[in-house]
Amino acid sequence: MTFNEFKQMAMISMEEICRDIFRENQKSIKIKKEAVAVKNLTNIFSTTLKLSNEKGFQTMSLRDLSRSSGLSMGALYSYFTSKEELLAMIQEQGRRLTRIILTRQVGHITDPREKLQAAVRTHLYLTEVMQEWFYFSYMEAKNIDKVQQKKAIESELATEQMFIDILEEGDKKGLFSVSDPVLTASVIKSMLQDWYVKRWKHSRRRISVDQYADFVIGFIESAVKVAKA
Amino acid sequence: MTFNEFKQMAMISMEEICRDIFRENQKSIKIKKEAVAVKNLTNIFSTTLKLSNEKGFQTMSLRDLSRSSGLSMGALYSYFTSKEELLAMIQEQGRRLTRIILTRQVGHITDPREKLQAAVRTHLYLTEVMQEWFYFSYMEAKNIDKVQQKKAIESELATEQMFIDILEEGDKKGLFSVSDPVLTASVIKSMLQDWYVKRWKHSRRRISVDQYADFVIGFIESAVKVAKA
DNA sequence: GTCTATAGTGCGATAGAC
DNA sequence: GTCTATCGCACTATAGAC
Repeated sequence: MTFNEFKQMAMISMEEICRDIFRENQKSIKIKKEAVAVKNLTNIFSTTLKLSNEKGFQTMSLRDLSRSSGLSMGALYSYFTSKEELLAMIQEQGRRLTRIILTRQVGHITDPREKLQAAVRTHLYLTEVMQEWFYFSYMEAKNIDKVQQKKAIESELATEQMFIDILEEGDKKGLFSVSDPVLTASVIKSMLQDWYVKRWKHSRRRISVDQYADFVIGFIESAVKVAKA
Repeated sequence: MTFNEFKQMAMISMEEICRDIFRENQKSIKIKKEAVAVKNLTNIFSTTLKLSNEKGFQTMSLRDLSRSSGLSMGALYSYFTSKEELLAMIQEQGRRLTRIILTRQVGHITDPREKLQAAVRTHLYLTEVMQEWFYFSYMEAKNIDKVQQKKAIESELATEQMFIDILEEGDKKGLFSVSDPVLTASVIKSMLQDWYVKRWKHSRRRISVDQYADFVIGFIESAVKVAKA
């Protein structure tokens, strides 16, 4: 799957997820017509991500959000009961997209070498498409309540566990040589995070997501001593 | 140099740097007696770092800082002219310590293999000792003004350039095999950053800074194909 | 369903007593 | 050199008109 194909697929999933948010938060959302609600929610989320990525969620006031989204303060409060709840809604749906897409794209692969490559590339594609959400989620992690924080940690460790499993499977089959799968998975994850956290750096250097993916895959394979095909 | 020796040295440098801040910011600082000023500045900085690491600099109010540091609001404003200036002062001095210590510990080494190892270990030791500052600096980078932001970027790229130089030198001498020194340096840096950004993860797994350093050095050396001694 | 107007709170910053 | 008291402002959140 090329990056452009991936992008289309992720966009469709994103729309579905916005609809899910609406349905699951109907107790907080005063608007009853789904078409109106989903349209405005999408607007609110993307504007929040844009503003928060510029100056942080705490620094962004709801007046800023009102001005940029074109919705009044009163209208905004028809979609959430507090600023904190808005943050939680956005975080939750991003986590959900991560889990769905990683499972769909990687879950069925059995060969550890292919699976490692697919996991790295899919993760990078995902964070490229959802760049704003991932950066937001990364930077605002400590501003959420304990319950949400626990979910964020679980989500992070679940992704890391996927890499641990792949590495252990490959080691067992004699395809990789991995002395410490936990630390190896951990540094792999740090390389993947760097793609969206330090995006200014990569974009200044004109590195595409596929270039970065190829490099990271090569780097990891050298380190875990995969024989080149 | 062991971690404990390093720690002592860094602590001494940190005291000197607090004195430097006082001397260079005497226009903003109303207090004239150096002993009093340095003592209170140290208190203000460490309390700010502690609170900001918990909930972010923007979220921390100066009333929080006043309560935790034991200094009144009025007293705080004897040491800086605005909350923003407090942020800038802390950032500046951390950058300075990074530059001084990396140069002192790594600059004189000529063998690329030794130099790579020393650079990785020194960087990890430094971020371990100054964990709160590095996390603060990393998370608050987008909340500072354009001038400070430019300095932060320059500082980051300077550290990365050090790794690029080491890798190119090693490649030239036939000690490493590095196809893309820029991206290689970039992923090395991401692994180093992970140590202080995801500290909760490493500390939960009971990984010491030396264990992490040994692992990262081994991982990089495998990837750039250094023959084991 | 969306708006404007405003209540109520807590902020950064300062003046002036000690 | 440090404190308390307070100013003016911008914020989150809500009530009620349309």
